[in-house]
Amino acid sequence: MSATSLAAMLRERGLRLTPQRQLILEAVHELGHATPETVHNAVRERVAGVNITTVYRTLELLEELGLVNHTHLSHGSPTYHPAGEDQHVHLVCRSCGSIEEMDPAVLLPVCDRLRDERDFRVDVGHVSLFGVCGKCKESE
Amino acid sequence: MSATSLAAMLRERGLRLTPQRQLILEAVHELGHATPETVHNAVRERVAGVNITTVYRTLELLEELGLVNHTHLSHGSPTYHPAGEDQHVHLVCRSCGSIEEMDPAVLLPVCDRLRDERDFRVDVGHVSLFGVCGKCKESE
DNA sequence: TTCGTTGCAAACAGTTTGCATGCGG
DNA sequence: CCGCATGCAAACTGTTTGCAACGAA
Repeated sequence: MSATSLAAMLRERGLRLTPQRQLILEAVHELGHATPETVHNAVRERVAGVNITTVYRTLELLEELGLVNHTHLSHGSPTYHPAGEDQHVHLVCRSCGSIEEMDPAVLLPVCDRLRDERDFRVDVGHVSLFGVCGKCKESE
Repeated sequence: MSATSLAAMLRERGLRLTPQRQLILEAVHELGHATPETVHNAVRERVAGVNITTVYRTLELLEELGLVNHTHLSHGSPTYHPAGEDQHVHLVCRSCGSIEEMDPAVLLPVCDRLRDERDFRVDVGHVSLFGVCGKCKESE
């Protein structure tokens, strides 16, 4: 996502491209999985004075624009990541907190079955599976 | 879970069976999926003066005892449900908020694959799948 | 000048902690 | 009497909202 195309998307809706919005989107891309607070810190490393409120509002806006997605990993803050990338399922280790990504294709059989049997359409881009990663399993 | 066996479990750890603890556990069983606040309200319908703090502390205790489990359904409060019942996966409709339950067996192929390929042990009792239920799909 | 955007402060929801009281064993 | 358990108030985290000021078109 270049600054100019972001500007174009915003202009279509009568909105402006501001330094804050550009930096926040860049931060989400750099960080991969980031909470609003993490994004806030990353942005502030570059420029001072960006408010956490703006981060929240901008992340919401970027999600409306389809540029980022958010997921709820266990408790606490949601994490944002760039959209447009391949969708992925999150593997969250409850022991060390690490987040791995996985191809959602492995869930397709399950999704098909839920659609047929339960009439439920799973949003595969929004799935988090909790468990214990190999590293933590060893040291138990 | 009878009051006497709950009492026994508590005594094993040097803890007491109080009316609050008994009522809170009963409420979780009655409600099925309940947030701490919902439990609090349910308990207060029976007896006045039970503090929300006590609900939090007791739910945590009951979870340590293995009597209840909690899951994070999207944002906001966690929901508690009785353990010991069959484990189940939650199907959460993002549109109407309804919660259906599902046999986690449908996830076993996925879990096996993750264990073999990624060395990741999924906690099937803790899975929530987000999407749209049939009812909401119709009215779109 | 208009209106989107921001920062600040305050409100807000959910949760946790410290502390004094109180009751059971 | 000892120590678990509770209630209350206050702190705390994460998030949202109201409002005035700023600045680009």
